[in-house]
Amino acid sequence: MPLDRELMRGAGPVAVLKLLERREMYGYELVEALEQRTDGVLAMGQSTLYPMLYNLEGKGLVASRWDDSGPRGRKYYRLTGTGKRRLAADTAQWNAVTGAMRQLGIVGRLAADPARALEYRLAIPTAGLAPSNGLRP
Amino acid sequence: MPLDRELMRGAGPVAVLKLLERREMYGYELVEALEQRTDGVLAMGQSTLYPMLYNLEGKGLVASRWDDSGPRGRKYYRLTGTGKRRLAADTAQWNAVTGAMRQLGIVGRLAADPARALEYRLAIPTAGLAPSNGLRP
DNA sequence: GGGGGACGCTATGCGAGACATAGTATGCCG
DNA sequence: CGGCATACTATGTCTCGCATAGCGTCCCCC
Repeated sequence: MPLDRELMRGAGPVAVLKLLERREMYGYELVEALEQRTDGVLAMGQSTLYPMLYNLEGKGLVASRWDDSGPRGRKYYRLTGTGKRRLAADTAQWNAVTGAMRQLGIVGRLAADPARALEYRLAIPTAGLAPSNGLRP
Repeated sequence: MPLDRELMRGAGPVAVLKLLERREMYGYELVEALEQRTDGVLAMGQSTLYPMLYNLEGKGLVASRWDDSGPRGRKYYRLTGTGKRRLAADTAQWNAVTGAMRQLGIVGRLAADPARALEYRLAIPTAGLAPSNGLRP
């Protein structure tokens, strides 16, 4: 359920870094977690997530290792020290931007209400259309 | 005081549309209003704002008219009907994204506290550096 | 037993838009 | 009178989401 690409450019990477703050995760697991943990708002397909991970790794914000112990090989990603600092900075920026949007009257003082989140999610343009990038319908 | 370019991609246009929701404004006035109304968080220079306005007009979201009654000509912009609908949709998306970021623990339940906004603004990378695009120092 | 979807990943190119650089013009204040 | 503020236009660079295409194979169900 696609979020506007320009918003995803600002939100996607920091959301991924935040998920990796708690524990290392493999790619496909991140796809699932973004869907589950944000009620689909920040859902992204493999064609978005994997290049994003390569980019984050290229910048030294995450590091990866292969785990071939299961039936399928999995590439696990973890936050680096640089990544943790970047996450802190991005988190501050996101709070600043959210504050600014509130000042303008775009974002309200919204409680962390999943029902409300779903309400807004349904308002997203093209809601219900399944993109052809591997996202679940 | 530059906000990350990727965040501005998502925040800039909707902020401009929101400012035009109340009344028409001319370009330079929008530059000033973005600085004042968001404590500098969404401040942008003329080289960012004008192309953004041309893009919004190209999409039919705003319309412009010249006013030569003063000592300098001013190009006033107003929201179109299409622009109003787009603003409503973008506002919903921003609330959805903010809710998602809150679910992940990136954005907190922040009161509209200008002092807090300033605190976050100071946390923005490169705070204090004056860009060479006409933004005030 | 085999087919198809899920699982897990890689490669590459296109398009959108922030913003830097460069420019023009001139009003106005010290 | 000079410099900064005011007000705008033009163009090119850079970044990154994501589409398209692909490989490999596990596993479930008909």
